[in-house]
Amino acid sequence: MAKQESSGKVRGSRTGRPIMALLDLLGRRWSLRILWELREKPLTSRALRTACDEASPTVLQTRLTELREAGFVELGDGGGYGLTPFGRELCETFMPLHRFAERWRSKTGV
Amino acid sequence: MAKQESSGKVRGSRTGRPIMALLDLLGRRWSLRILWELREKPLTSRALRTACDEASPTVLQTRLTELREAGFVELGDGGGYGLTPFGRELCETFMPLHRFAERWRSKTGV
DNA sequence: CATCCTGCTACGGATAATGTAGCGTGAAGC
DNA sequence: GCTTCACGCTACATTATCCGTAGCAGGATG
Repeated sequence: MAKQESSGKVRGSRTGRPIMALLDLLGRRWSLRILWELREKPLTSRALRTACDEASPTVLQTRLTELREAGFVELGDGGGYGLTPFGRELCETFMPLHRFAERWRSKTGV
Repeated sequence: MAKQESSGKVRGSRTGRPIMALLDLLGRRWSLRILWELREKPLTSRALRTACDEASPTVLQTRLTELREAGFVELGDGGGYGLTPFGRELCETFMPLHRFAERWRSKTGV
């Protein structure tokens, strides 16, 4: 797999519409979840994996690389992944989702 | 997989944490994009496909089914997919993302 | 009946995710 | 020194998912 295209341009980046690039990046498996799990405090790669229901390290590593290249996540010296200021800002944007999800379930019963 | 797991429970729904189910659903390819493209007005399936860079109808159909089951999207009588009130609310949540994406690109140059 | 558009599906090949195992490194414990 | 352990990260075969093309049935229009 070479290295799973981790450094491949985000789909949609060629369109010149950054929102498309962002939606594509976030619309990959575990991307949103990773940001969510890091929302409070940095986690080691293994702690993150545990938090993500033992997702396979292959994808997590790929996503982490992508998110690092995008400038949302960083690997702190001394180990442990954390959000960059930019990543934190992005995460704030998603916060209302939490309450929304609660109301969503109560209405749909998923 | 029978029919592409379209009606399969969302991953994470078993955890009892609706946010996980939501993050998983939205973290599937084209989910976010579909909601985004429908943000203004309803689109026919083909117009939607055009808007989504000619993504394959197979996935779009799968996502649309999932989003319909989730109660975010509906197929209006007379044709054309549109957001439900619930879906519109979800879309509002994502709106700040647009401006964020602009700032994001100007800083990272992706 | 011949188009044209609708929502939707089949099928084969390509790509990405999963699950398990293990690498090299560095910090402790003995 | 040597083991032990956790760290970030990778290999590899299997499975799930996506893509691309083609085409269906149904309805409207001419």
